[in-house]
Amino acid sequence: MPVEPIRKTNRLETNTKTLTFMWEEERSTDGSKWKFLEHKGPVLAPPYEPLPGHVRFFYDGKLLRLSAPAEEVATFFAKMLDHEYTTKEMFRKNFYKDWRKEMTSEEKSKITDINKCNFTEMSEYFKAQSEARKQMSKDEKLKIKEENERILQEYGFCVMDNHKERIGNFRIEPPGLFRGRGDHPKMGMLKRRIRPEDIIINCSKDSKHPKPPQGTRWKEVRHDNKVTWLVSWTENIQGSIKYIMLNPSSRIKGEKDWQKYETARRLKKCVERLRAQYREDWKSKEMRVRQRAVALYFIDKLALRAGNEKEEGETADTVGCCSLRVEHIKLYPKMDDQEYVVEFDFLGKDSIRYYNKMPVEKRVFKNLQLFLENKQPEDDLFDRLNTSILNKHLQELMDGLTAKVFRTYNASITLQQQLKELTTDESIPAKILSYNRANRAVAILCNHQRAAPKTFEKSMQNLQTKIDEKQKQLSATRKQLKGAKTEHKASHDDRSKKKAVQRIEEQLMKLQMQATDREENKQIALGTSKLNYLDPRISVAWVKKWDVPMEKIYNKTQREKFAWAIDMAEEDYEF
DNA sequence: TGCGTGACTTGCAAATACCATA
DNA sequence: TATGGTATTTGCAAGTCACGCA
Repeated sequence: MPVEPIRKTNRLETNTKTLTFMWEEERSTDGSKWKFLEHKGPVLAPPYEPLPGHVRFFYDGKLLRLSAPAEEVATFFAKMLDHEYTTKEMFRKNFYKDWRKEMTSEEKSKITDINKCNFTEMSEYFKAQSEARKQMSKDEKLKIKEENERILQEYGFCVMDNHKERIGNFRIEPPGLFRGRGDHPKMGMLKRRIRPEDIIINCSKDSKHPKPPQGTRWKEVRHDNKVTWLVSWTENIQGSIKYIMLNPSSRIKGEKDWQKYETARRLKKCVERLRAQYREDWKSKEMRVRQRAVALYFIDKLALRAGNEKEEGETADTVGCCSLRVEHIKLYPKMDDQEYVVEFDFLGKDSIRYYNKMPVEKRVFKNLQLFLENKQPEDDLFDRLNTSILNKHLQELMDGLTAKVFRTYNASITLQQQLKELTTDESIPAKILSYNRANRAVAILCNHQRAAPKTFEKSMQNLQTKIDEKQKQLSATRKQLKGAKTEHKASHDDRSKKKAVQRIEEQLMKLQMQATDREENKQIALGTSKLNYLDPRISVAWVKKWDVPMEKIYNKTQREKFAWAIDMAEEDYEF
């Protein structure tokens, strides 16, 4: 367990309800995460409501009335009909196979070809429903909102030790069709309905236990304070366990987050030593040491993920550093005016493409050539290495060090450097642009991409229109000001005109900054790094140093998640 | 040492809430 | 006062990493 740092200040948070210094409370050393835990259990998915009689399903052009279970699964497909998913062969095949399991024997004998199924009436019906929902009166909408709020109040909170905490996801996932990312072999399979009998409740013995719905029982009620989850169940697609856990604003998550950044800061202190070490290891006599050293170099330099091995055929084919294959890199002794260039091209987490060309040192290049010798494209690049070996090595180099700490460290240090480099003492919008650019540098490093928004072009146009209008307004107002001067109008009038010009100039600049920011951000996602990789104290310090309102950088949710950092960091904080 | 499993973090896209504008 | 565009929230899939067992 790393030693926790000492808080710098001791100011009271005046605007938060429950969180006063909880990140300072004593922690147990025996691995227990709480002493008392009480909650109301999960909110189950609403039961299936059969379709009204007028909504029909046709098979091979003929009307076919489906049994309720078969109909329910059919509606899952119908609801996705407009999505590209439903056109994919794998999706259709998996769906059809699972759908048949829900059919009566009569249905099974009648329905033999998914391509003869006509779901359009169902699809239209759901579209109409969602349209109707949009058209509801204000009153009706308000009612729904209030009901949701009531459920949130009842099920959305728990008591952990002395705090009332927000729960992250208190609803059980409803049944539906599994949508994997990328080329997932299980896409379209039926995600079955979770019943109370599937659910494990975790709470403290001396708490009021959540009650299962009338006539049902939980699979188990346990009292395990070595874990943080409140509810769990096993999902049927991969057989993995799903959990209900606390919101990021909670003590237990905040503390863990803080600890994560402290580990990264400890890496900062010894990273040069480690770099020297792996450079030395490039020369090692042992192949496994050289592979380890080159992999670590990639992880450090390119912020690659560790790359656990995956079960073939169970998930999409994606890789990280240790699982890179020969086919994922190309070596160029010379490329343009650079020497020893490595080209990376592979699908990473969530099947996001990683493409990069990087000149490396000769020694790395020579090692890579050696690793590639006598191998097929589908062979592992690092055949003497996996994440377990790598992490064991890292653990020996520094307590608590794992591959992902490098990502956290490099992300945070990059933000800090970039902020230092980019921020100038200009207007607030200019500072915000600098901040976003620093954030962007990190997102690019970590390969956090997004699909360009569908409305991107239009949105840029809209902004440009606004800019043009503002420009016109500015020149008009300037003209007026000139006119006023020549006519020797009252100086009072003159001054207010000057002010107006200034104001419009500011507005124009703000718009231009926005446009630049948006353009640069077209395919970059800032959220993930902001939420998971950037030590929030860097941002808090920056905000204080440059007098930028906190809410320009962190929205409400983010301020709640980072309450600990906001309380802790002063303007001189150094990561 | 390898492997399966459990707990927890990270990640993108879709859904929804919110707000400015016609 | 509806509309449409943006910001925020939610949903849940897909990673990482430690641990226990053979």
